[in-house]
Amino acid sequence: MDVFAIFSTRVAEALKALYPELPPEVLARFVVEPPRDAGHGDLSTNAAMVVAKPLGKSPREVATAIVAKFADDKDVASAEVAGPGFINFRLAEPIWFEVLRSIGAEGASYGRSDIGKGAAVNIEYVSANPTGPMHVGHTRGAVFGDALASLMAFTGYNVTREYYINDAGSQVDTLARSAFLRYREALGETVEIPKGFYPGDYLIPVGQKLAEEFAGTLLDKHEAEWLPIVKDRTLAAMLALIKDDLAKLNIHHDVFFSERTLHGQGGDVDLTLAWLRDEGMIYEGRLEPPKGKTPDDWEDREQTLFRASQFGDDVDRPLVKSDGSYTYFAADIAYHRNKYLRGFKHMINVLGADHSGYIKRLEAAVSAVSLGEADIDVRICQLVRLMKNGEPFKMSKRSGDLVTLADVVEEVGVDATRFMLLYRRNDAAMDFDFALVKEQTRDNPVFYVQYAHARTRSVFRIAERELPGFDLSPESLWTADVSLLSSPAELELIRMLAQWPRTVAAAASAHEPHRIAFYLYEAAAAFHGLWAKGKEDTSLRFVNADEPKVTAARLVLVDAVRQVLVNGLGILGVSAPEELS
RNA sequence: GGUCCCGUAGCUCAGCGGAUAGAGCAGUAGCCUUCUAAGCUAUUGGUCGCAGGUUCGAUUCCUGCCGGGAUCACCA
Repeated sequence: MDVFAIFSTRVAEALKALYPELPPEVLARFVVEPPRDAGHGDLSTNAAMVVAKPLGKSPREVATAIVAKFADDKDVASAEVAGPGFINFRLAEPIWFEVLRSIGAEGASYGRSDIGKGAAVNIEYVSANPTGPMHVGHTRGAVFGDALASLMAFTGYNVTREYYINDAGSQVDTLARSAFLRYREALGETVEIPKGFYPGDYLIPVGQKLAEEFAGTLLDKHEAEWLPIVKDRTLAAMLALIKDDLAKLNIHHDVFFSERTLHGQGGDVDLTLAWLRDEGMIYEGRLEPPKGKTPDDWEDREQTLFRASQFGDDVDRPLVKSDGSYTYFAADIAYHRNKYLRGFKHMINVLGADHSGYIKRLEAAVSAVSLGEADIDVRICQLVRLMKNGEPFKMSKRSGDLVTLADVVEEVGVDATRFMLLYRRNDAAMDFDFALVKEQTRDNPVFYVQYAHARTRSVFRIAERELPGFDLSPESLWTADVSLLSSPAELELIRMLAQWPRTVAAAASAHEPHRIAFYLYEAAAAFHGLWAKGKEDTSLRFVNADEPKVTAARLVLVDAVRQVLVNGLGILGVSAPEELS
């Protein structure tokens, strides 16, 4: 259960009863939230201030009227008007115990909601070029997209995790030619990898496999014959490589969508452009060179343009290159029309910072192909600077030997990598310090949170040891009389746990998984604090053999903490270890 | 020059239109005979880049500047 949602409803009902003339949009504007200063109470609402102006009344007058409506509410210990017109509620203890019991009842579902109402959402992330192993620069977007997908699924969206394979451009021809050189090498030739080709070692096994499969038969063929064959084999190998890298971070996509399938006679790109033409969204025209920076090879020519500027973009965008082939963007419009026709009215794209200039174009495309029916939210992940002991980490200059995603995971581990990347807003640049991330101290939030979880488990191990015969099964434990929890610190912790559902809901609707990470850190801090109180005063310990009933109640609280940490870490894709070694 | 992102404590960063702007690190002062000190407690530290505007109320929204970063037809 979510006390904030419950009181939001009750306040709304009070307002409706008092002022039936209030329009729904005004009613939708107030919030019930924890006050910034805990001294102000448990819940706080700005309802009176939001509503006062349309009513032509003073905020405090409205607030007083609302407060009166709660006089008989058994869950409210006190309600007062404060400051400019806030209403601060202090809740009666029983409702906190109810919240606590609901955590046990809901278990892994605690915090789940139906905000999404089953709506289909397509989340496209990673979409790295299939020309080699995943680079470290892809890591942030990969982790962000994956956590966001889990978060949306947790709040009732029907999520599809999608990867767009850019396998149609000239770069994959270059890739195939590079692999062909490795094939000749595997057949015994000594080859030089010329400049402009992909020099990485990862193509060596591809060449060897080609040699095994075809022996020398490809050597006699013209490029036009062998290129499609080699390209197929190479792309398949690259995709396997990429899936393997992603699996190291526990990332799995539902759909791998190939750009190539959009091209060709009568393909999606053709169809989409024909459709856009019918709708009058395409014309032949000229573009101005970008202001203040004319490219050296700028050529003023008439080209086929999409009316992106009608949909909020700065300029219209070309769809056909000077050699007659489609631009990347033309295919991307077709791709997003394809998404829309597959039933997605909500799309999220996770892109790197170097694509920030692409956002408006993409929004224009989605708006155009869906005739305004679908929306897209483009989330940009800013650059990650690798550091070691406060110094920028030098990447090798030799191309083909850049720092890979696999290197990072091997160096710092999945959990630390994921948590650290999610412990930042996605749109802020960040430093990623290898030394710090590996450190197991409070400086490192992932260990701090995992340690809290391990401690909840350790309490149960101790209870088993010190209270033999005590039934610790959930069915029995959760029937304990939790009203025996009486210390302020214990109630404080329950209040913290009560905020979990609204935290999840807010994070999901803002598309901001980092809020989950910050919440977990705070919840862990509250738990560590309570733990330490037992150090100073043994009567406050969780396990106390002389007080079995109090112990049972406290174990319920500890188990609730465990549950919330497990649910939260689950969304982030970070493990919740039984103990730290 | 256009567009986008960032600017909050010495450092790294949270902050959902609300009340006296918060954490961690660093600094200072404490806490280990028993639930993991991988931790806890207290404390120092701020013209929220600057200037306007919107309103009952702005760190938050809008505009303009100033810094830092990314990007800028025909690459993908």
